[in-house]
This record gives sequence, C-alpha cells and structure tokens, in this order.
Amino acid sequence: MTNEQIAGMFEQLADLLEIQGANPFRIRAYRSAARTIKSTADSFAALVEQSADLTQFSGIGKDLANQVAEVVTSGTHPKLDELRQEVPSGVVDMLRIPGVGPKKVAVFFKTLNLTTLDELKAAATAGKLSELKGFGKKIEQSILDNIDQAAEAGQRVSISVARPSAEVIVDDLLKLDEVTQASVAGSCRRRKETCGDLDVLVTSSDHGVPMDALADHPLVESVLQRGETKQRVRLSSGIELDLRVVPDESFGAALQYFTGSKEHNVVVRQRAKDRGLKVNEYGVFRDDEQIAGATEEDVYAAVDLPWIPPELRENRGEIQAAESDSLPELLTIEQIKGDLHMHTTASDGAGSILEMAEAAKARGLKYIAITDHSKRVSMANGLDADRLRSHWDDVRQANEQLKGIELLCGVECDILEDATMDLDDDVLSEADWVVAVLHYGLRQPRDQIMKRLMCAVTNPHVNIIGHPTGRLVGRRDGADVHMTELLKAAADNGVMMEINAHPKRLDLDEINAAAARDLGIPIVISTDSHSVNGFDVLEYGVDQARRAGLGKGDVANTRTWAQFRKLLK
DNA sequence: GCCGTTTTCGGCCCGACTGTTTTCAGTCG
Repeated sequence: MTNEQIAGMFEQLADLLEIQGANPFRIRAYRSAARTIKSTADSFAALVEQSADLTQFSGIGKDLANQVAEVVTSGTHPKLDELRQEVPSGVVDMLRIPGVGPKKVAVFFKTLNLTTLDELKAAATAGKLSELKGFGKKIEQSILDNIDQAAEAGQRVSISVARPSAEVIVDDLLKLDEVTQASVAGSCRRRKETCGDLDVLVTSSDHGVPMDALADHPLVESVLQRGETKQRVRLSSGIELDLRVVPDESFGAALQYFTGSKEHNVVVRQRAKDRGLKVNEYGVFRDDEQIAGATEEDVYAAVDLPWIPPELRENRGEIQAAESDSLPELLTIEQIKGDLHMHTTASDGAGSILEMAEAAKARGLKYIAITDHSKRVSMANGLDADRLRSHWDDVRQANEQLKGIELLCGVECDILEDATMDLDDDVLSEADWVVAVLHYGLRQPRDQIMKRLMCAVTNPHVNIIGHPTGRLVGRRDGADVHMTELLKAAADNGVMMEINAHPKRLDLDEINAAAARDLGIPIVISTDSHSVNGFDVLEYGVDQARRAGLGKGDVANTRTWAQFRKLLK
C-alpha cells in the first residue's frame, strides 16, 4: 500500500463526510492528514510494520494513526466502506461540477435521490432542480452548461502547458498604460508540476482596462465571471484563469496571498494573529491601520520572517527554516554546466551526435553525455554491445572535432525484468557514464522492483538511476519503489539520483529529491533530450529541484566535468 | 479529528462572487 493510496482513502473519506454534512474541522483533519501522508518520503506502510509512532507527523493524532495502521494491515477502511454504501460514487462525481459543492450535492441526493451525473443532467433538463428551495433557473442552467465538462474538470494540466499561457497574458497586460505591475501567482508561480488553474495579478489605475483587455485576449475563449476586482475566464486550451486587480499598496500582500499555498498562508496568518495583526490580500493590518502590503518582503517582515521563495511555500518546514535564517540558496538554471542524459539518431533521438552537441554548446553547456538506449528497448532501436562500441567511437571522434564542449560516452541501460543489466559488465566498464533505468515490467511486485533496482545500484559501473520511479505525471503511477531503501542503498554504493526534467516525468519528485539530498546523494538534473529542442525542458527540472529546496552544492551537474568525475565511484 | 505549557476544551484563515434571498448561504480560492 503506497502513501498515495492511503492518502487517497482519506481524501475520499473527506469528500463523503462533507456531503453528509459532517463537522468541517473533522473533514479538514482528514484532508490535512492525507496531505501529510502524500508529502512524506518514508513509506507509511513500512512505518506501520516497524510499529513507528505515526503521531510524530503533523496532522496525525491517535485516531488517525490507528486508522492508518488498520488500512495498512487490512487493506480496507471500515468507515470508508460504510460511507461508500451510504453515498454512491456518482454522487461524489457531482462535486466536480463547477459551482456545485457538498451542500448542493447533498440536496440532489437526499431530496431528489439523484445518484449519477446522468440522472442529475436529466433532472436539470426536466426543470426539477429549479423547483428546489434555494435553487433557481440560473443554477440549473449553469449545471447543464458545466456537467459535460465535469469529467474533465479538476484535471490538472502540466506546468509546461499552463505557464507559457500565463506569461504571455502577463506580458500583454503589462503593455497597457493603466497597468503598473503584473505577475503570475498561484501554483504556477510556485512551479508545481501541474496547475489546476492560473492566477494573474495586476495593479491598475482603472480596474476595467485590464479586465477588458483580458476578455479580448486571443488566448481567451470566454468570460465566466466578472466582478469589481476579480474576473474568471476560460482559455481556449481549456485552462481557467483568475485575474485579480488590486491597488499598488496591496500588490505584495495580494501576491503573497494568491501565490499560496493555502497551507503556507494559514501559518503566515496564524503568525500575524499571534502578533495582534491581520493579514489579508490587501495588506497587513493592526486594527484598521495598514502597516505593510506593497511588497511581499514587507508582508513577511511584518510577521518576522525573511522573504521565502515561492517554490518552498508548502508548509513543509520553510517557515521554520526562515525563522532560523537557514533558508537554502536555491539552484538557478545558469548554474547547470552539463547534461548527462540524451539520445541521438543512433537510437530513438532525432539529432545526430554533432547536432546535439552544437545545440548544447549554444545553450552554454560545457559537457554532455550521449546516452542512447540499450538493446532491450528494441522499439527505440536500442544498441547492443557492438553497435554501442561503434557509436562511442563516433562520439569520441565528434569530441575531437568540437571545441568548447566535452562529449562523454554514456548509455541508458535497461534494468531487465529478471533483475539483470541489459548490457554486460565488460561493456558498461568502458563507458564514461552509465544511467540505469526501469522501462519494462513497472507493474511487478515491490520485491521484484527492489531486486532490480538493487542489482543496478550495486553494479560497479552504474553511476545513476534515471527517472527512478518511471511515473508519468497525471497519467501513470510509478513502479512500487521502496524509496527509503533505494536511497539508502544508493548512498552506500555511491550511486547518484536523477531528476528527469521532462515535464511528463519530473522524476524524482520534490519529496524524494529532498530525501535523497538529506542522505548526501548527489542529484543530477537531466533533460533526456530526444532532439535539439529537448534541452528546453531543463527549466522544469531546475524548478523541481528548487521545490525540493536544493542548492548549487546539492546538484552535481553544476560542477565542471573535472570536478564532477571526482564524485564517480 | 487535531492541537496545546496562559488551554485537555474550545478553538481551528479570510474575503469575493453568485444566486437566491430581503440579509444570507454556498462555493471557491
């Protein structure tokens, strides 16, 4: 049972309790525990086996600790099963309709006995919803307008899709004479892997101007809401965007507020309260007097904290670090000197060795490793020993020709389903750099997955585990990796860990990357480029590292190759 | 349901927008 699964059960429980009208703070407790479990690197299943004290984790008390133990040992949750009996899953699906929350869902279920989205749609079409007390024609129509999207609603989009749109809109709003400041906020500013929607903030002498400009923007499909200070639109890409217009003296407070995360802000506001202050999106107030708010720095200073980088604002220790003046100096993309994972036409890449090298050099990289696939990946034209040796000859020859960049002979070697390496040790021993990866058999049981990873970690020639879990963001869970065990073995055997920068992978995630760093494992951020444009994704890997709190010293490919190779076993 | 050393009870962040109301509830972020 993975942390994700345990957290998922608590989240379902919270949804069901909400529809039943349970105590909102009890519901919050379940959500908060789910969040803690999801954002912990250690496996709760393993912790239960070791009889560890789970109440050491924030938001998990005696009762929830028992529930976790029960879930892990029995695989089921009696209270959840009971609630599922009482509330059909189709009722929970109704929560995905924008504008429909637990209270309305409860009315649909309890008074009209509607149990699926289809039944709800039929009832709305027949005009039955508007006959309910507290409901009218507008709500009914809004449900009809949105119900077909309910299946897609709530789905998050990749940061690589969301962020470019938001930045174009911010740039265009900044061109308006009436707009003085503008910024992306929300999860996009925190550089999360995915965004549920976009938040954009502007200050303007005239509220109407930026709102009109947004409504007419080529990326915008329709306006969903418009008030005095807030406008919600849908982009043609399907992403929804909130625009907020605030006065200049409130820009910092609004930016802080709308950047979130919610959990981070709760702590900031509690600190304000403890100091007799109130923080809202308009500023920091003592009684009715505004004492801060023009800049984010002022807001944090008002609660006795230094400015905290948005990537860290998740209430995962950054407040304590800020308090003790030990916030990390986060990695920047300019500090990356080499890229150690990429493909060429020798396997499934689109660029030649020289094309990839020139493109890397043009981006300021000083060294790259050519790491084409090994033979098991036949679909990608993976290389056997003979082809690989001949390919390395070409790499060495290219290295002779090129000035200003160093080329390394590498390979992305599969860890086979039977826990052996796809290439023999004598071949691997000739490589400058060996990336070991799982591609096939990701659904194998944990024991076999771990056997395979241990085979790679203990191999004397393997330098790094690439995309360690094999997950695809929002599409496929990774293999059932016992991460704590893997990281410990990697640390013991001098094996590094990759943050694969491709926005579909971002693997390790920020939780596990931080856990690796804590064990002193050098992290390498790699693009896994399959073409000369593939290097573009580096920024997403850097963002992931920043969210993990990594600095220059934690990331090995900030070093020159001469320094880097001293880290190799 | 969690949390805490001023508390083991009584708190738990705050405001905008919408739609349905004649002053507020629900939803959202």
